[in-house]
Amino acid sequence: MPSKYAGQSTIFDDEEVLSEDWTPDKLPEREDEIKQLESAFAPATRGAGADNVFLYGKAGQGKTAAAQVELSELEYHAENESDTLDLTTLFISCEDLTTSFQVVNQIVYQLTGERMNGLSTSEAFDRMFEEFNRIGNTIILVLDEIDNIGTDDKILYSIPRARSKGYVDEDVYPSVVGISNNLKWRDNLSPKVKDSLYDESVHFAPYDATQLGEILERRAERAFIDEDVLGSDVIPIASAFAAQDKGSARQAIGYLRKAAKLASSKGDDTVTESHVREAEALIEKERVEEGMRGLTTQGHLALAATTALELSNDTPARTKIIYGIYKNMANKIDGNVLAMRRMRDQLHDLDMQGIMIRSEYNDGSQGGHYYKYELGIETEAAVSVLSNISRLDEINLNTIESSHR
DNA sequence: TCTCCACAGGAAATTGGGGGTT
DNA sequence: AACCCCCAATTTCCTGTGGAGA
Repeated sequence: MPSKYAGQSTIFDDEEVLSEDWTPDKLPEREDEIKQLESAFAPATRGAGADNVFLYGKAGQGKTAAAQVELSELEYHAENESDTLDLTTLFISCEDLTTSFQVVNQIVYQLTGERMNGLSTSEAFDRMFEEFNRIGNTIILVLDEIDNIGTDDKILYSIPRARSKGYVDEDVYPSVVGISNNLKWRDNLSPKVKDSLYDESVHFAPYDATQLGEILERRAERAFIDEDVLGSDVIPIASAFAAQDKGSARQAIGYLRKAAKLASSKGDDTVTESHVREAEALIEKERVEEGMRGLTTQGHLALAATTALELSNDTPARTKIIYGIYKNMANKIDGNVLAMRRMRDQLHDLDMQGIMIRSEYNDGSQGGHYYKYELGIETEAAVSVLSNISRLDEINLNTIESSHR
């Protein structure tokens, strides 16, 4: 008998196509945005510097992919079709970089393979511009997730102004492509950065369900053995779910991948609508559980107090009741005891995250107006998350002790 | 319609930690 | 080390709220 690993998957042809870091080579849904990028890069082909561009929009809207597509287009042009364009492109992911210095360091590292140490910020900048001079000509720097550097935006005005300030030689044309999914951050930039970075700014609006559907179709063609694997409703439902939520391609693809995996693990030959629904529920559950793990200690305590009440069937419970139990628990683990006002916010936050459910009550002149809370997730899920948090070891969720002190 | 309950939640004041400066 | 400054979290203070019951 052949082992269960022997057979080919009856569903996937190339699962990789649905993974997070797969980059498509064309983005028909972003034609307009790519055109704008093209016109920003156009001056470079005429021997001037490329314009500085700022790409913004929510996560999963193809900002990074669009930049990569257009940049490789330009690289191809530089190598094969143009003898005036001498181009160097650098792609920097600022995901773990929180200061301008770290970004500069990363740039120099990518150019030379050397980490700088013991340098002041301004020396590091000098070092970077030296490298620019060495390379010469057109240099396009893509700074992905640039909002990570927060308010330390030196790099964002130094590079666009490098030529006019004389940091680099006459024949060096550095420019920046900034990518951010934090719209607030963009508005808080200092005016001088806005001036230089706003040569061109390209907004990536969330995809609608139709666009998401097209994206999924294209991926599905490659990812699955043949089109019969997918039920006719699968892609419409997956894209509708994603469109209603974040409108992100990442999310839509996530649903599709999860649904296909579910089908695969059940030994089904086709992916159906119900697989997608199940996938959506599972992903949501994982998201909420992840959210529970990531709470602060105070959030965990608020959750623990409510969970204890849930276990003794005392939910939904009033804020005041939960607060009493919370105080007791906080004392037990030697933690801070927050004021009730703050606890209300904590509980409200948990409600917003879907971890709890809040309902409004009003008993008029008897009891007045108040809220009650209960768990919005399965009790076991909360118990299992909480019992894996070492800070909470001293707490027994099965005893209800209220403190009035 | 008026009153009144008991908490909700806004606003202002306070605290306390992290970073930079001398 | 001593100091200040900035920021966010939290506390303190207080007004707002909707409906049951008179």
